[in-house]
Amino acid sequence: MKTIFERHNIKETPARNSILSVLKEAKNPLNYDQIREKMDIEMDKATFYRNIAKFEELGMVHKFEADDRKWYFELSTSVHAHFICDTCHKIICVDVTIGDVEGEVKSIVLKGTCKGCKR
Amino acid sequence: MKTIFERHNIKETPARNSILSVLKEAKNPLNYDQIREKMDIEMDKATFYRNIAKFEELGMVHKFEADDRKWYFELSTSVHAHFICDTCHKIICVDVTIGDVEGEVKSIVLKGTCKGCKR
DNA sequence: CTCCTTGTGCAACTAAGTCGCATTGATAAA
DNA sequence: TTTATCAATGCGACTTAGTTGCACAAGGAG
Ligand SMILES: [Mn+2]
Ligand SMILES: [Mn+2]
Ligand SMILES: [Zn+2]
Ligand SMILES: [Zn+2]
Repeated sequence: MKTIFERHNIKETPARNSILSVLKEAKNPLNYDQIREKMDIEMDKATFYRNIAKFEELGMVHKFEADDRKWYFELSTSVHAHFICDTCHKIICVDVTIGDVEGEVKSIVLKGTCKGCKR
Repeated sequence: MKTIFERHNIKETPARNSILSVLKEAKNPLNYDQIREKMDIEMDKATFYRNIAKFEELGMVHKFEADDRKWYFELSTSVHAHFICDTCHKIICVDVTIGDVEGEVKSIVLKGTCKGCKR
């Protein structure tokens, strides 16, 4: 059984292990600060972003921008949507069915008011 | 027949007229630089952003962030989706039907590869 | 051990958007 | 007409997520 690093032909390092284990635990996409808080080691932000960029390039991680000018990261899974609440700013993974679109959809972001903030 | 300014109780100014007329002509959402290029007058970017913020607050304009760390603006219309191509970076307004979601959806952004870039 | 590639830390940088403040412009009392 | 008031604008400084250049550290391959 190959490790995720062997499968993608990149070196296993403490920084990479730490980032990936946070993403593995995560229930929703997280931004840099949120990931940093959860990591068991410290690393420079340049290291973080360079590793995340590599993960993305290898298809291991998917990222998108919310309306707060921050990148949100999650492990790549099947295409699903993210609902971002304008009020509480929570980001929730949701399953939606989407009608036909001209092109191949890889990411879906919905914005609005979540159920909790609505009432 | 009230003007759009009278309807929203704000003053009509050259800056506001210029921004709105560009948005009226636009077929797709535009960012600050794209709007500036099309405007018939020049204005400071602070003026632009303050006016756009006012328009948004009044519900006249809708904005969202693409994956390029820029805001895209369009006149408010019925809720519809925007498809952003990863390759050519074009932004296209599209009609999609979306399955049920927990909350009130106000904006939909799809990302992927457009038909033109796919082949 | 030496060579070479890859990963990391640090500090400087980038750039879209924001903010404080002085000035201008318009409208409304006085 | 003058004066007070408030909104709109320009300008420059600022903010901040993310990027980049560079020197140094790790770690294999030979
Ligand atoms: Mn998700
Ligand atoms: Mn549109
Ligand atoms: Zn909410
Ligand atoms: Zn395209």
